[in-house]
Amino acid sequence: MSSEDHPDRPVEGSLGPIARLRVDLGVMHLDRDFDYLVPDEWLETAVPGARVRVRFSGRLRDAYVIDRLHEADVDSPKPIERVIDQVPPLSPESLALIQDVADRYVGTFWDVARAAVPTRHARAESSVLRKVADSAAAPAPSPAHHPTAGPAADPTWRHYRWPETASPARVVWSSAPASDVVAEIGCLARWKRSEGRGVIVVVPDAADVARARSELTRVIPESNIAELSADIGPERRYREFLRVRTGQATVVIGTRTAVFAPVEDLGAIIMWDDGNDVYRELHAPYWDAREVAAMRSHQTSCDVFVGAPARSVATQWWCRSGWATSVDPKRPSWWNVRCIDEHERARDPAAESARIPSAAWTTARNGLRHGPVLFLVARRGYVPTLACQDCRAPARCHDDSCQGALEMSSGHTTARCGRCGALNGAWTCKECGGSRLRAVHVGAGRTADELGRAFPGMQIVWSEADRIVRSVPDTPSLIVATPGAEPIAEKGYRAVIILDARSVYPSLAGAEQQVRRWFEATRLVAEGGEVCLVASASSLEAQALIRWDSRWFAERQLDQRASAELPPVTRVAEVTGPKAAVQAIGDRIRSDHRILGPVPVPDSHHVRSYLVVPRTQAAAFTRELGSLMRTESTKDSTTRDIRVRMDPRDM
DNA sequence: ATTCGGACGGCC
DNA sequence: GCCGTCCGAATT
Repeated sequence: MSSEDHPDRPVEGSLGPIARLRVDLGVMHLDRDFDYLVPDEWLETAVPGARVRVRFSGRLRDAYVIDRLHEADVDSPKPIERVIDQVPPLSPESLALIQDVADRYVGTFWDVARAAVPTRHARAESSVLRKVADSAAAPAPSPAHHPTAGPAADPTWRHYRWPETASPARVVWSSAPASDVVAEIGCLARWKRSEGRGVIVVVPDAADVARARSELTRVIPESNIAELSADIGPERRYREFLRVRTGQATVVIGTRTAVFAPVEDLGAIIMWDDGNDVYRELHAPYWDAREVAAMRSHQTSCDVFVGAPARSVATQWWCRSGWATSVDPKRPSWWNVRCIDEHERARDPAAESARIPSAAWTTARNGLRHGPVLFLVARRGYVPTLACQDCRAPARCHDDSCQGALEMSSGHTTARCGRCGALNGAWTCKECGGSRLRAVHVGAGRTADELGRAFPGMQIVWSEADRIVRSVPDTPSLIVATPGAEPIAEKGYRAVIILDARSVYPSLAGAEQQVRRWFEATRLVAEGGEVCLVASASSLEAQALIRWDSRWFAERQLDQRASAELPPVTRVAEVTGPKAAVQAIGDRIRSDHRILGPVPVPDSHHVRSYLVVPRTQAAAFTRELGSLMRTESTKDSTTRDIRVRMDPRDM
């Protein structure tokens, strides 16, 4: 922003002696500006974005400087105690983005800022400042930028149809089978860097960060790359953050919170696998990194590229509303999905197990002649769910104070409680007195056992949540994995077999999630590899996979959401709290909305309602909800103990 | 008369 | 959130 010539400013370019602050007070109704006096000592450093210590109602608190003014809105403002950092953690752009996100998700500035700025680390700060000083003394020649042709012309994207894109580019792509996603990300990042712009790459987890990082280092070697993820430790994390903030790093690779990275001259945000739930922040106000990326693009006109194994309903909405452009994969000629439905399984004489039909064994055997074969199973563990053989009631722990669900571990013949770990040797059913157990679900572990018995001597890999195997070599082996835990096969899987396809997720996003998992696993197939789905070919989900057309599926889902007036076509506020308070919120909102619920929340005295708002009213609604939450209403207890989540992914 | 406690509301 | 104040009820 350029300095404007205001006649009332005494000295050109000077900042007034008043700092307008947001103080970290942890309560919604105090999330507003407070003016403090800046003592002469801090006039140069207490700039907007700086973090300061102030006395607030007698106690020392942290605060961010939002603005500097010449006049305070109170008579005698208290002075700031001191400025905390050498480098103001927030850029003017961050300040605006954080405020937008806080408003959009009905939260406080500080709750969002806490996620956007890693924990301060003094040693990290001095180390970065030393480097800044060194490079100022001997400035490195800034690399000459030769803009490369866009991705549309790059062979990396030969398996896609790239339409014309506007500027800024808002693009969503769904991956082609056997495509090299890391190369695709690298291509986009290199293109933006070739224009001299900053880039943020956001991926779901640390393993993805490591993979993408080495690719970025390879394809754009002249750039300084910063890594922003929780598991690099506090010191390194803050150092990387400050490298970005001081302009030392121009490319950021990281997880969820990296979407806030204060990159200078940001040209693009690239996000992979937006349908992954890890993009939803766990703490209030539960912002969604995909939406933050869109907001940031709105604010600064940077490009947004969102890729996924399967098109999400949310990004398809972006396309349908005209905000984003869809980049679609071409279905390769070798793509072929074999579906084995119920009836075929029932009269399958060669079936070695009810769950794995003979056609699936054949697919596996063929694949194993050339390399690794992946089995996708829905559940982890060995036998994660047990029930009474006689009455089918779920098997519960014999300890009455526990009542946890029983499971069977690998190599054991005795059921164990999944909650307290107690062995349930002589189990009896509390419903009918029966003593025999039956397996309700078969987990990845037992599937691995079964496959091991069927293929003696074959290497078996078992990968699930707590024991993820990152990658497997290009040798014949059987890999059993749960969704999200699939190892990357060096040259792709020769066959991918999806079991347990009937397991239904009874939430709004259940079907979408199912398709995402199928595409995520089968994407890892090698060119020419076989895919086998143990399910009827007639469902929309199966049709999407057969045609490798997740966009089509997302369109159908979007039609349903539109006719049911559900998100993302509408906006929703999930309101949880004491019944009277939740009801009062619904009653007091004047913007056009309808209420689903309230329904009681299990194991609490609270209820939950969903307030559904037409898109056109969303801004007014959110503002209204925000001011309701902000008004101190201890008198009628309207907003006490109320929690608001905007646009939850799981309704 | 004195002490205790819960409800407000201000905090710059 | 925290603290100071105000008012009413309970305690001496």
